[in-house]
Amino acid sequence: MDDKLDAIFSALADPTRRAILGRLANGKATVAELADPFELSQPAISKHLKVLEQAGLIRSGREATSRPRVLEPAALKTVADWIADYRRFWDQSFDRLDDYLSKVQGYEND
Amino acid sequence: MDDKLDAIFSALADPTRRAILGRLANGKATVAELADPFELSQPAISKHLKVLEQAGLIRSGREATSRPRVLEPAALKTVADWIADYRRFWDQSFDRLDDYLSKVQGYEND
DNA sequence: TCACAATATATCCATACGGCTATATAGCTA
DNA sequence: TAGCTATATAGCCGTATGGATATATTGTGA
Repeated sequence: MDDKLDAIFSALADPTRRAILGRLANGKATVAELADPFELSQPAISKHLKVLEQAGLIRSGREATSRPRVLEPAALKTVADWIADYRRFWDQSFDRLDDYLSKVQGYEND
Repeated sequence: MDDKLDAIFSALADPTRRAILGRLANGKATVAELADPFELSQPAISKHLKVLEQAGLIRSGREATSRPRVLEPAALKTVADWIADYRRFWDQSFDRLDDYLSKVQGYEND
């Protein structure tokens, strides 16, 4: 799990890779589409995609000759879960919210 | 802001540094205290602390001869805010929650 | 099946990173 | 002020990272 976080955080440490995730938030995209906004070579983008994929942040598909990428939200959730332990440090209303939600009928926690 | 995220995520990519943050979640600690759990040299720990501080994740104090560190939650909040944009991808109840909270009287958002 | 389009891999290069040891600095305390 | 304690900085080393160019691979369509 710690290894997973290592890979995820270090994948997220690069602005190009975060931008790629941002693009994928709008839906799947081919390598060419993902590369388009950047002044980087195609191999450089493929490298970034590999890093993202190995961190579990994206997945590759196959469609004719292209290999579209899609977001893999589980890895981001791993980060969110990790950071949740610190939420109390900045969000004063968090405890109140938590108390509140626990009383709400029909609210589904996961 | 992107630069900030670069520094924060890359600081968080190291398990030693995340463990240090974990320790600081229990309150301020001296360098020696922070170094204790690890089989690393003192300079190595100081280096990690510098990385964390430059990312804004911790702050240094001064107490007699020691320089205790404390957590600086704002940087973690920066991450939480960034990741919040992706929350809808894994948390099905998020939209409902959001709707719900917007209707709650007296609930204070920040 | 041949040529092209989309993408991946190999290799090389410069810089960054994480560890170490040795040494410097700063503040107490005797 | 001398020496101790706590910590920082310097310099070195091996490995990882992010970029480039050149080349390989794979599927499609003529």
